[in-house]
This record gives sequence, C-alpha cells and structure tokens, in this order.
Amino acid sequence: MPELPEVETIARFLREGAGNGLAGLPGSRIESCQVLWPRTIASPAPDEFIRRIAGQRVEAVSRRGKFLVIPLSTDTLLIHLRMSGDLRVESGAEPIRKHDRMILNFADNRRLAFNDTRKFGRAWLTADPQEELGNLGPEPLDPGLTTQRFHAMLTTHGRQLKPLLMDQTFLAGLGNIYTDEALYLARLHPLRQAGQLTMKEAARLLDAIRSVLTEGIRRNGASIDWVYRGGDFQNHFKVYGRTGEACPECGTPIQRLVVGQRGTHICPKCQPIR
DNA sequence: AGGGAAACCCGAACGC
DNA sequence: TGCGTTCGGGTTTCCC
Repeated sequence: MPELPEVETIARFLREGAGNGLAGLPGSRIESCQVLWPRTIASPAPDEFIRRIAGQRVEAVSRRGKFLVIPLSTDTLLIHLRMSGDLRVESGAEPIRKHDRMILNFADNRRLAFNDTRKFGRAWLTADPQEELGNLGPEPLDPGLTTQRFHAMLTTHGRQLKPLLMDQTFLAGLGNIYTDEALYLARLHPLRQAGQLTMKEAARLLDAIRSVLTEGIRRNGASIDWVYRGGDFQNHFKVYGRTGEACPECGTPIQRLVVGQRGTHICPKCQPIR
C-alpha cells in the first residue's frame, strides 16, 4: 500500500497483518469527528477541523517521515503519534478508552480512535500537506539516497552528528533510539562533527541507519516503557537503555551521556571520539 | 548557524 | 505504605 519505504514504528500501522486495520480505511466516508482533547488538533481550530472533515472520504493511507498521511476527498489528514500515540480501527460499538483524544466515526459504523496517553500527538487537516511535509529531509530507505549524496549532506553541516541525524529536516524518520543504535552499529561517536566524516564513514553510517530501521520494521517497532503495543525491537537494542551493561562486541560497559539534551548510549571503546 | 534550555505531558521508578 | 521528585520520549520556541 504505501509507496514509500516504511520507517520505524509508523511501519506497524501500515503493514498488512499488523492487525490494526488502517489498510482497510480507504473508501470509507467520515460521518463525524469527536475531539476529546482539543490540543490534539494542531490545525485548523478544532471546531473547523470537525466541520471540515465530516463527509470526506478516505482515499489512501501512507507515510512520510514520522507523519501518517491520509488523503481525503478534498483535504489531507496528517497524524503524528509523537511519543505515546496509538491508533485503533474498530467498531463504533466498542467503548471509548481512557486517553482517547480524537475519534473519526465512519459511515460504515467503524471508528478510528487516536489514543495518546501523554498528549503529545497531533493531527492536521490541510488542503496543502506540503506545508507540514515540505521541510522534511530525504527518506533514509529511499534508494535514491546514495552514499555520495549522504556524504555531501553531512559535509555541509558543522554540527554534532547525533542532533543532525535526529533533525527531521536533515533526514526524515530517525528518533533517539534508532539514532543511538545506528551510531553504535556504524562505530561513530555521537559528538563527531558531521562535516568531518569520510566517505567511508558516511557509507557505514547510511548502511547502519538502514539496517537498524529495517530490523525495527521487521520487529514491528519498539515498545518503550509501557507505551506501545506489538513490536519487540526493544528486546534487541545493543546500546539504548543498557547503561553499564557489557558492549555486545567488546564487553566494555555501555556509557550514558547527554547530547543535545537527549539521553545517549555508546560503547566508549567501539565509538571513539577521534 | 548552532547549541542550550524550557515547555508541552504522563506514569513509572526512585528516594525517603 | 505513602508521598514527593525525577525522568524521558519528539518537537517547537526562545535565547545566547
């Protein structure tokens, strides 16, 4: 269904057999919308969102970066799950659940529920999705992103490697966990200056990013804390959340540092700063 | 331009 | 046992 390759936990929502039924939405007509936590609606204002989305039909379900992209008859619905967001497609007869923030009721009596414990998730209804998506960097799994191009992107920035990789306008889709795992796989220190990576290191990094994302997708994403259902990638992290445990490669205790205000996990021996 | 801090949130985990 | 505090995930915004 999705044209683009899939990235991390979003992939779970788009895959056949993932069990949440998003793939079955195209063709359904939205009859009404309930907003239970107004701040979930990023734009337009909740009352206009509710008025405008009613009557529109779902044309497709896809993804760009960490956004779910749902083209409707006239507008496009964008959903970002942020930290704790989750989606359910179910019968309208099911009970509303704790932490449900926004509900779409379909004419066929199904419902799409946007559940989000921590209230960070957002939804947009827009005639021009490029307003939100236009600034995103390339897709890491896009074959068109060559080593040469990636290296060229890196060298135009004098920035710490990890914050750059997590910058969605640089590359779309990497979060804290996958970045730590990818840097470990590539044996690169998160504080390295992006601009000084060699072509060889850039190649290693791109390979590592793709391999980490692919494994995350294969495992249906990572369930951090108690937040997500499904995926089991969290049981296969090499460094993330393993402070003090032995590096799988060399046995050195995994170190935790803070980079760009984010908890960062490295093997100090495998990922030397220079 | 890049980096740091704060804000938005909740519930788990921790300290006493 | 129970309470208060800390933490952290993604992103935006503001400030230096």
